[in-house]
Amino acid sequence: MEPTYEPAPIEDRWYAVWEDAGIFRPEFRPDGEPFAIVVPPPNVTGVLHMGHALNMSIQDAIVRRRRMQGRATLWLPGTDHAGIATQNVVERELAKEGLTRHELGRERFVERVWAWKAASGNRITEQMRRMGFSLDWTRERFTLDEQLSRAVREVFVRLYEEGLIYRGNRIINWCPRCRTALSDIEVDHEEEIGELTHLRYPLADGSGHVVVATTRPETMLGDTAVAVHPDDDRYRHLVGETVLLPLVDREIPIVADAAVDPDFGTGAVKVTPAHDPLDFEIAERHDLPAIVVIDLDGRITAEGGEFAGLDRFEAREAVRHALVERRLVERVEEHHHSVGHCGRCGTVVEPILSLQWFVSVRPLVGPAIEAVREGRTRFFPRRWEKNYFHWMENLRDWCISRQLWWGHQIPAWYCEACDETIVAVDEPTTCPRCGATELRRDEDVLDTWFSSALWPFSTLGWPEDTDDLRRFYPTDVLVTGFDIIYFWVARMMMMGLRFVDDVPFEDVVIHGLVRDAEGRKMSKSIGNVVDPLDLVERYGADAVRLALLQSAAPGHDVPLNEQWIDAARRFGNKLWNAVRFAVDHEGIADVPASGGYPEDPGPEDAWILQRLAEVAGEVDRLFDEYRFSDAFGLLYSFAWSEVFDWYIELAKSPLRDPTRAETTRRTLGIVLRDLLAFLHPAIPYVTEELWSHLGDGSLLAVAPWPSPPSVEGPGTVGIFQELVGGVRRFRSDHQVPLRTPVPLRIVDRDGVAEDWWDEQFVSLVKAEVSYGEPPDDLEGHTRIHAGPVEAFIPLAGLVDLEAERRRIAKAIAEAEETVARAEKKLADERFVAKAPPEIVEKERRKLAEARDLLDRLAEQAELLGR
RNA sequence: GGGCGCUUAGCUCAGCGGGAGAGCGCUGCCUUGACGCGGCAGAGGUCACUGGUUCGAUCCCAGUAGCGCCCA
Repeated sequence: MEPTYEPAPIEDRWYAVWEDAGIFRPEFRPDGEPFAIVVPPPNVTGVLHMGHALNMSIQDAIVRRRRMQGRATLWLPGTDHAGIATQNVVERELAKEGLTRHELGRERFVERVWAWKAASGNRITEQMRRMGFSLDWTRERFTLDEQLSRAVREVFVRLYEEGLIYRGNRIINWCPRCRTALSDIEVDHEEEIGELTHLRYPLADGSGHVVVATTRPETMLGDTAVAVHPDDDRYRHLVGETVLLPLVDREIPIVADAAVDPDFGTGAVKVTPAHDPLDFEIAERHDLPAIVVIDLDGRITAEGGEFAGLDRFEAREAVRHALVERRLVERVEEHHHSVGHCGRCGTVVEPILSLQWFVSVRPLVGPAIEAVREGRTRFFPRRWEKNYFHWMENLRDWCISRQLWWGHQIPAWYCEACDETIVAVDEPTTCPRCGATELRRDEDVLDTWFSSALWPFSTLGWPEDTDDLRRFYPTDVLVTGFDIIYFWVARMMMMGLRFVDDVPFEDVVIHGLVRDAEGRKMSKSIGNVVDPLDLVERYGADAVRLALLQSAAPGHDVPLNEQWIDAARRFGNKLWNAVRFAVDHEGIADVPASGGYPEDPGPEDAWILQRLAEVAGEVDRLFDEYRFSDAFGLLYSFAWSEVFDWYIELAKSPLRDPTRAETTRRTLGIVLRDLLAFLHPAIPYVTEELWSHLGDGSLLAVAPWPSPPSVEGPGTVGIFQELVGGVRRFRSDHQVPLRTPVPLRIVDRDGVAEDWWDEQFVSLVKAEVSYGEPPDDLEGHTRIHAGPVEAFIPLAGLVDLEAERRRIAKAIAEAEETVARAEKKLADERFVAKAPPEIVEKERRKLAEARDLLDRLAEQAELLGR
């Protein structure tokens, strides 16, 4: 083995080996209990970003452990057609050729998108392989696959027949640039500084005017009323009167409606039913007309009279200017408000009255809330349930039609003869009402999230009753970011419960966002986007994965610090060298894939085996709670601080002794083997490579998950380690190099010292041990305290006396502080009376030990002369 | 405006009702036979602030300040 670890050649080798062996398929374990995760499908247009890397590293850690535990494990990959995003990408390509999709026509445009997908749509899946993700590629799905499209049509038709999908004229969010409707959650609200313009609307009878305040003066062209709160005394006398709408000279009523906030602006609001959701509701209650004055391009319609054809922002200025000229603007004040922007392109969204398809979500919400309340689906961390409930309880109907060409075309046809609407899974040929054959299909496609909502069962073959569906639904876990709980998780819950009659997943693991080192969101505009594949090039996929998993505390954002990745890579190097020591220097090989724990281990071996079993139990507990950062953090420190720093060093002396070497070799091999197995879910490549050097030729990826037996090790390792630390501190404080042996007199009145100590003192710190009474010339020694044991090192010829005095003074200060604190506590009657007895006892013991230590230190300081 | 979080070492962050932890950084020493991508030792913290509960609060509760996110 090479003395340093190089990730690249290792990571190039193993993925194909695993895939060829078929271990990513659940069929690899025909008798195993099923375990399934469906991947949150990334956009087919996308490239792998840090968010995917984190999300999928977590899933792979879960899946690989389950696979090692013998489960028939399915991790199902796939991609999403991503309506607007993909269409935009291909439109941009066309623009380079000077073409628009309209020039190309729908059919050729869609062909063009498929061609684009064939050419570059597998880029992201290649990147997933590079990361080492153990997905079953034989089951890869795409939301526009024929089978998944059928599922979409089936769901649409069923919901329509049940009256849960309807077509209606409602206010929707419209993006004039993308020229499509957006659902509420596709709109980003940003705080902006705008202007609140106070307008005078003259009363029709000429007796005065009403002042209304608005942030959007241009919409006044479409006003059909003025509204005030029914209890507002300032306006009570005006209700029922009319005003003459300036510029358009329309007489409109003043109505009373409780939705008006009397404290906002003047307490009188203009009502523009076609361009504001709240106004639309007011209009419905008062039977007011809705006049569309802004068209789908964001321009003023013919209804806008002299302003027709102006862009909505130009119109804002023009309208205000015209009103100023007529002395109808009372004042303009600065105003902070939030403005909706298209989540995809950033254009200011225009609320417009429009004929669209909607899902009536109310009847779907109840079961989805129940399922979480009853714990049939659980969130990790639990607190995200609150957000889920809150959103579910305040849900409005979901606008699902999109004016795009790329996506699932709505399975609705209109009869040209009698205007009948026909909704069907398969294309109808005649109108069932009048028999006409002239049918026109609805041009719109469905919101991409509509198909994503079906993902956990459409990918398993629904609406067919397939083996996969029966075997793997409900899936076990969903792993996703908190940012799409609403977009996706909630909708999958609703659809799964409605159509498969069970929750889509049992556990939902929520993780945070990957941010940059300063904690900022990664964004193209800041230019702080980190490409995970670039990091993989430089540090290896294993290091990226381990760093992400270690940083990802449940539900918290992950600041990406390259130092963590570097630390993870160095951990790989350390692990590499530990195995190299075992394999190359000690000739350890053919370690069995499981079992083989030594029956009669020596003290050092028994100690590490005990720790291994303790750590294994803890790691399993943490894994079951999806606490990966804690699980891998524990493994990291166990590996480095206990196995590498202590056990391997302790193993060196028995390894040199032929009578004990065999047991220790065996222990070392098995401890490393189990460590590789525990780490494999995080760092699959390097562990598989090292396993191939250490093991019996099997694949680690399907080796049994270890469950080491509990072992009782020696109880004095802690005392021994303290004594070793004392000697090292002595050497460090007094600059005594390791080549100079140091005599160590151990005073062990309680008889706790064990036989194995002596040679280990020599081996670890070149200390030659003798046992007995304290030396006569205490002033000539440094004293080490370790629980009930003391040890002495002669200063003669070795030591700087001044440094020794400083050391003792510091130790005295610490001991005095301990004594003072413990005395204070024990002097408090309430403490002694109320605290649990074991805590009080612990405090007494602490005080006694500290007093004893203080006496001895004082004595030594006395002898040294302060 | 409503809701949810966060504030702990120089930096980025874990953690927790009974003497504060990690990674990186910093200081000193070490060609110890797996590893200098290493080893050993060390410095560094009124756990945001103010009250409350408790024998005991960094941890629980309330409030304040600052920061972030979601929703309207």
